Amino acid sequence: MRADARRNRDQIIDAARALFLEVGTHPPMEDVAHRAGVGVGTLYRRFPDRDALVAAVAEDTLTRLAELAATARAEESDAWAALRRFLREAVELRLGALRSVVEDATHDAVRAVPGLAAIRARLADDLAWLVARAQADGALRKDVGLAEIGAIMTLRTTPTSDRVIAIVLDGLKA
Amino acid sequence: MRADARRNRDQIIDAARALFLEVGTHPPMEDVAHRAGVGVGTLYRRFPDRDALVAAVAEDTLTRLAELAATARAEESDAWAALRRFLREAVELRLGALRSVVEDATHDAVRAVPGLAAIRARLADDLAWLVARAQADGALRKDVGLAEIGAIMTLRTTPTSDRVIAIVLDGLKA
Amino acid sequence: MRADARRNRDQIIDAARALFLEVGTHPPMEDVAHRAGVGVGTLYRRFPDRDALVAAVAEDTLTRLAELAATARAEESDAWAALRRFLREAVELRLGALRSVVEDATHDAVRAVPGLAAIRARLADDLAWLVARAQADGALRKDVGLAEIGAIMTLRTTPTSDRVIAIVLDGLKA
Amino acid sequence: MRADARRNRDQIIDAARALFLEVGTHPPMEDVAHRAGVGVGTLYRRFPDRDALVAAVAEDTLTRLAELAATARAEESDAWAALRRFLREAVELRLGALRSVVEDATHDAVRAVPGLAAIRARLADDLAWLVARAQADGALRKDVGLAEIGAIMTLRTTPTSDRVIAIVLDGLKA
DNA sequence: AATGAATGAGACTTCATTCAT
DNA sequence: TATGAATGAAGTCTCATTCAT
Repeated sequence: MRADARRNRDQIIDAARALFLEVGTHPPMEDVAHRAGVGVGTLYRRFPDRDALVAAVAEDTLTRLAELAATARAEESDAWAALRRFLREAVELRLGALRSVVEDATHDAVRAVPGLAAIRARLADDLAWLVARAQADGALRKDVGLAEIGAIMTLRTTPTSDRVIAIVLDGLKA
Repeated sequence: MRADARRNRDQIIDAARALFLEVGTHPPMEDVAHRAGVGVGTLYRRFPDRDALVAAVAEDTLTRLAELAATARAEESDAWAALRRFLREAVELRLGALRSVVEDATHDAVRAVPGLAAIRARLADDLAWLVARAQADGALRKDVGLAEIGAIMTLRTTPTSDRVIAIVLDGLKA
Repeated sequence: MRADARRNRDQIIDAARALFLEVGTHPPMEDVAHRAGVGVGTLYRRFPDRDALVAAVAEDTLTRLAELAATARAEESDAWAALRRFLREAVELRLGALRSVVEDATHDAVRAVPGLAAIRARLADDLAWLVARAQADGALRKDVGLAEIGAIMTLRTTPTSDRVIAIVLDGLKA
Repeated sequence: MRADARRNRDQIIDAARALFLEVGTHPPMEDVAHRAGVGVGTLYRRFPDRDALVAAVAEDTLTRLAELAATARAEESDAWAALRRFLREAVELRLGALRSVVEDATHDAVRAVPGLAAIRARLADDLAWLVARAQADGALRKDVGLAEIGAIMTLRTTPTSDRVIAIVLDGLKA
């Protein structure tokens, strides 16, 4: 892929991510193109239809979340610290919110994208490992599982989201 | 207002509430009408455009939330119990989620609805009173305010939302 | 017909006449009803559909024009004076303009109304008689006929319509 | 503007002009598009709503009228001849009628179009000059002004409109 | 009999997608 | 290849007419 093509693609995904967070996954395609600084034609050359664009944003989002989890697991000495770091970052970067937006009801098409399953699996694996380990360490309460972590990372950012996440993290403590 | 007109109006708001929770504030108006069991014309006679419908749902939602808060305050013996009850119910009935949906970015029109300010004020008053009293009682942590309560009540329901709310309530304890 | 029914009917025709002159023959039926001070139901009880209403206004208009012509012919001593009087009044009362509005292209339905033909014929007879006589008197130029008189009576009223009609009448002189 | 876009625009205005003369300013937009040989989408890309289309036709009409007046003034040796030529052409080309159609009561939007005022002013200037000069020459009666000329140019064309305009021009003579 | 609510067909307008430049 | 114009299907909204109150 030529350098400018790659740049266009990235700009389009950035624009889509921003708009999806603001108004959901159905902004006019022309708005996405304009925000990316390209014409609609270029947008459609990269992504044949809206579902392809949503899928691309979903993949990008899940990849980033998986990287966040992997990095936290690798760099933090204990599992509870890693989990906290992951949740803080996911909420802070709004990646959790974005994930819930792109995976919403209507987008079965998105859920079916081949590559996604693997990424989702990696993310789930890392989080499950962190949860199990943090519980074994006696740091994380026993009555939570992946489902609850998934719900929590999805918290919509607000002006005071770091306050809220602090409360939730306290609630998660054993 | 004629009895049948009133019934239609209620059915329309019920239908809109359900659809807004499922797919956001932009379902085809025809879908709203059909779900309410009326024709589009009736929908438009009652609500001249989509904004008017969103505003009506917003008013209905805030009214119910305000009632929830007032009832909890009146019926519970201590403030912390009342606050917990309010948050559980708001999340359980998805009224908090609905509130965040209808008050989203684009709907300045909604924010401008006359009656809304008063209702919002009543809700805020009751919640502020509960927060202050629960903190004075030593039951609620000191570093939370109305903003955080507002963010928490907005938690999107998930299959495990009662688990999540339990975690959050634990986090809120002093 | 009961007195109040008659009054309703007259009010509706008055309202329709006024609106037709302002915006043509296609104002919302609800606007006509409102201007007449009745509900739509009443309007439809009197006139089964829009065509019936347009036809009624057309009949009313042609009847008045025919009366104008008959009166002018009967009361004025010479034909040229009668013709001038008729044209002045038709333009002044906007009956000519109204006639052109209600008889416009789309309203074949109206043209087909039974009673209308007879009224139209009476009007045409009187005008033809006046034209012929005024020409015989040497008062009216020879190169005009019913068609031109019809076109002239149709002049849209303007703030200065009496000036314009004076010019036209001068132009009509032999 | 691309060549085909310009061509489409012209075709749309031509179609609108024709339809406006036939049925007024409210034909279905789809009819306008079809007559212009384009899809509705193209019509709306060029003119965001009906008012914009009416305004464009108004501008086109006034521009042509202004050109008619300017040309008549420039090419005719005496003012009275120029005025007659202008009025004949305005009525013949139905531009006067079109002007009254597009400037009718409801279209305040049209009246507010920026460029229009200047064009109207040019037209008024030329006509005022012709009127003044023709009166000074003793060719035009003294009791007419711009208002009357404006009303006359607005004569609705009929099968015998040249007869009628001849009558009016005779009436205008000093 | 009068009213105004309900209905749905149709007009208006937007926007996803295709295609000419 | 990038652009933005063209298209028409789908959504929004209006209003002629019918019908319950």
